[in-house]
Amino acid sequence: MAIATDTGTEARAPLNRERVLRAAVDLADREGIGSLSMRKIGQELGVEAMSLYNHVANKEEILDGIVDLVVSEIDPPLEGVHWKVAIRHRILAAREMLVRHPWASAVIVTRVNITPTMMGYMETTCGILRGGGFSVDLTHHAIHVFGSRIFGFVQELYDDSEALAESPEIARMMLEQMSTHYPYLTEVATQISHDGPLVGVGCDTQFEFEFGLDLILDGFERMLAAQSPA
Amino acid sequence: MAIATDTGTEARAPLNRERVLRAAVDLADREGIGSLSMRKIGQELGVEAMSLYNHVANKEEILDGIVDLVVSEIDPPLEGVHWKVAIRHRILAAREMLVRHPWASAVIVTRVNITPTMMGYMETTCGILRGGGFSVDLTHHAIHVFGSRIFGFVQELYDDSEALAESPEIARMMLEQMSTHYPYLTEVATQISHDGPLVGVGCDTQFEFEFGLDLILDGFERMLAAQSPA
DNA sequence: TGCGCTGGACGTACAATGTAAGTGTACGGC
DNA sequence: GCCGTACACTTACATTGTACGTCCAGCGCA
Repeated sequence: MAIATDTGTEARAPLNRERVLRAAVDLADREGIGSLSMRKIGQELGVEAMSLYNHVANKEEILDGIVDLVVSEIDPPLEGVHWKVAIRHRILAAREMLVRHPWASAVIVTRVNITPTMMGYMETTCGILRGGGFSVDLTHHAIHVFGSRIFGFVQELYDDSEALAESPEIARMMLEQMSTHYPYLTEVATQISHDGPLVGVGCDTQFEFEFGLDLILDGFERMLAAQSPA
Repeated sequence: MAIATDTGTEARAPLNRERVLRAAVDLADREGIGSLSMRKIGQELGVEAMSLYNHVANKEEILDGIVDLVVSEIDPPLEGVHWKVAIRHRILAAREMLVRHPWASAVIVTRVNITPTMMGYMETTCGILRGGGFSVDLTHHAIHVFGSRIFGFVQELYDDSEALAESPEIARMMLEQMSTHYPYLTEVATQISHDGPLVGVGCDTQFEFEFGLDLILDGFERMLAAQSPA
């Protein structure tokens, strides 16, 4: 049976992480995230399920990867316009991506590690706000409100507070690295603590929730007053 | 082997839908929604997995059921207070439930059929707004904004437009039944269409999204102006 | 040319999942 | 006593992620 099996026929394109992730996105788009299995992805690529493990560690990494892929599809920000225009454009662009990939929200909310591309998205969003005159605090609140409007939540940047507390020198290195790649994000992340710059301290999610809620309620109150001027 | 197996020992409490759902909620609270399996629920009740199927149709029905259970835990609305106070209380109460049951949001967003209790929650929320002077349209927009703030989305009330279109007499009956149980909700659901009362027509989710977005952006703009009066 | 190492595809196997289908039994009404 | 109904149990199957071992092509090097 092994006579000149494939020689002469076009050799299939070599597998790699990129192709695996693209196949996964295509499959999720076509058949829904529920039927995204290793075997199906393999089938999509003409390969056995186990071959995928030479390029990704496990299924979680595939989910991380496809989130990263689709987030990178979001249109780049507008330059040199008023912050309100830029933010509106940016959020609607994110929404377009989510409509294009209906499974994405569900996967995003299950991620525990925030992906680099998502960090980039948040970074430029922070940049727009700071450039528009937002204080660091207000930028932080805004990120929460926008994030929960778009994705239904805001991921904690760092959940490993105790790990960082155990090795402060590593924490310091990470902080420096982060501040060169994501200066605005770092600024926001380190100033959210009311008593000094800290990393990994987490923020008061209850406060952020109520902040957004009151913003909305005030908005409706004003609309109501405008509509029926007693 | 079958000699007086259980006679004499206390007979275990009879299984029923209620007990199954409660066990499922307890398990999800303790071990997370990921490890909520039919076998584990059975184990929790001292029963085999397949026995559960005498009381629930399948796992989806269990998920529907536990959502219904936890939504019914939400504190009842405040009576006789300003709409803003009532709505604030109501939304924070919903959030408390979601914090108590961290798995709930994830399950809620996957439900396709809205449960009766959730309908009830929305109904009283509509009632508060209408009583506070909100127009039907504004109530509709508000439901979307609040819904997406709390649960991360708003479920379509009816997704079976074509089924209803095929049998208008059934649609009429359902509409009547609904309007007796959920008058405010019916009012909102039937008036959202710009050309006459229709059921199952769905609403313009893009418009609703932008409505909420602009509400938020306007809020921040005002805050910014207040903070730095140029 | 021959040899061995290594990357990567494959095959097998296992545990966990939801659930279809069939079996057994206790009990209440005749 | 008999029988139907309700309900728990048993077995079985397809599907999932993935651990582990095999096998082969291609490459560096003698």
